[in-house]
Amino acid sequence: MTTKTPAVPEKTSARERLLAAAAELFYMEGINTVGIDRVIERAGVAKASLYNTFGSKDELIQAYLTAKHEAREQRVQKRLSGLASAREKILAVFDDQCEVARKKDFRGCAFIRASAELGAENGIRGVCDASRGWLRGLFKDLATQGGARDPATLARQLELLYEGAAVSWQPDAAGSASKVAREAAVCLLASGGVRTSG
Amino acid sequence: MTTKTPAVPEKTSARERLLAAAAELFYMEGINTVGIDRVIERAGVAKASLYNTFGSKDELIQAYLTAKHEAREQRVQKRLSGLASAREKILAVFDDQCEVARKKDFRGCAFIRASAELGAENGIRGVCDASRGWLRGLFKDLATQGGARDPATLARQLELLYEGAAVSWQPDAAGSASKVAREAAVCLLASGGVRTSG
DNA sequence: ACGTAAGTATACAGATCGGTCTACTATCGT
DNA sequence: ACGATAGTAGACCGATCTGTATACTTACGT
Repeated sequence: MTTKTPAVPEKTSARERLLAAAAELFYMEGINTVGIDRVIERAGVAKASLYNTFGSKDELIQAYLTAKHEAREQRVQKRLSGLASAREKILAVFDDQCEVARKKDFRGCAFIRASAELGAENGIRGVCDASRGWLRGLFKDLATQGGARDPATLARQLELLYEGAAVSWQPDAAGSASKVAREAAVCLLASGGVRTSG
Repeated sequence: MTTKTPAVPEKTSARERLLAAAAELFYMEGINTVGIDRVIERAGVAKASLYNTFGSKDELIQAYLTAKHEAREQRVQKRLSGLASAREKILAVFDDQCEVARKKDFRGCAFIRASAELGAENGIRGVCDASRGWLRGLFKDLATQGGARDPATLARQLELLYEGAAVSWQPDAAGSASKVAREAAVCLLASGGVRTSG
């Protein structure tokens, strides 16, 4: 039936297969360098199916990023739900990043890379901004709960650490950047008034 | 003579005009989205001149990034030379970033964006890594001079802040990310054993 | 049983891209 | 005066990219 590497779970809908293939290829090799033909070949799907489902490459990219954002949001929320203190929750965000960065296919933050590849243009930047806004809001809420003296500033500082770690990763020392960021976060939390027992 | 917007100082060599045009266009609009024709039009130069001088688009990109790296290195070194303590010098790196980020044409870190746009591929990533390595070495030397307990870790933390600020800039609040990073750096320096009088 | 919806396979259009090639021109050092 | 050097102008090539159009096939609900 399929002539070349589908590499994506079969017998699901064309939409899901396309999203899975797009996630793999766009993230690993870049959005601009991967053409439509590569995506449909990987998905094992006809070109017409792509354009019937998404309408354009831009919308496929947008759907891919949105899915990635929602997946991260749910994953992090789930992790935080088991923790008691705001301080633990903040540090757990860095733990989550560390785990993700340890996987062998890690290539840095998908949103930062997508933002860099695209001009100001379309709604794709909107998805990236939304992702960043969610992270900042999460940090701010937790900083407030933890009793920080200046939650907004502390949240911004934590965000800088998080994004710095997402950007300055190294293929060899996987996850080490996140650990360094976590250490720095501990320091900033102490200095910002978020105590251990918070 | 020239038919369209040269927008680059005339009567300099074709090489310089090409580098200036490449710097503007590649940085503002992205490397992949700007074609050769746009560059030579902006430079007011013939296409053959580009290929006689640089040989390929890749080498032009490499030359553009190398020039940008050297410019930053010299600018920072000059700024640091007037300062006495290691602590002041470290903070001055963030001050420099803040000044750069305040300029209206700021679009984030050119090296991070270039890295994101390109695959693993060519020597271009090498320039980006060199730029990051230089920054890390600078922080490490200064941390050592300042008497930090763990200079390597402190340097990595500072690097995360720096790159985080370079990535999470916002068009409106220009330079604010660098200020936040500077504040966080002050905290990390104090906690790392680099004292005010150092 | 049959029509509808979803999907397949493939050829093709139009644009753009990086890069080559030819032919011409201006400037400058000796 | 003249040859070397550096540059200009623009046609052109092959590859590739997004997107469209055509014609066929399967699966399923009623």
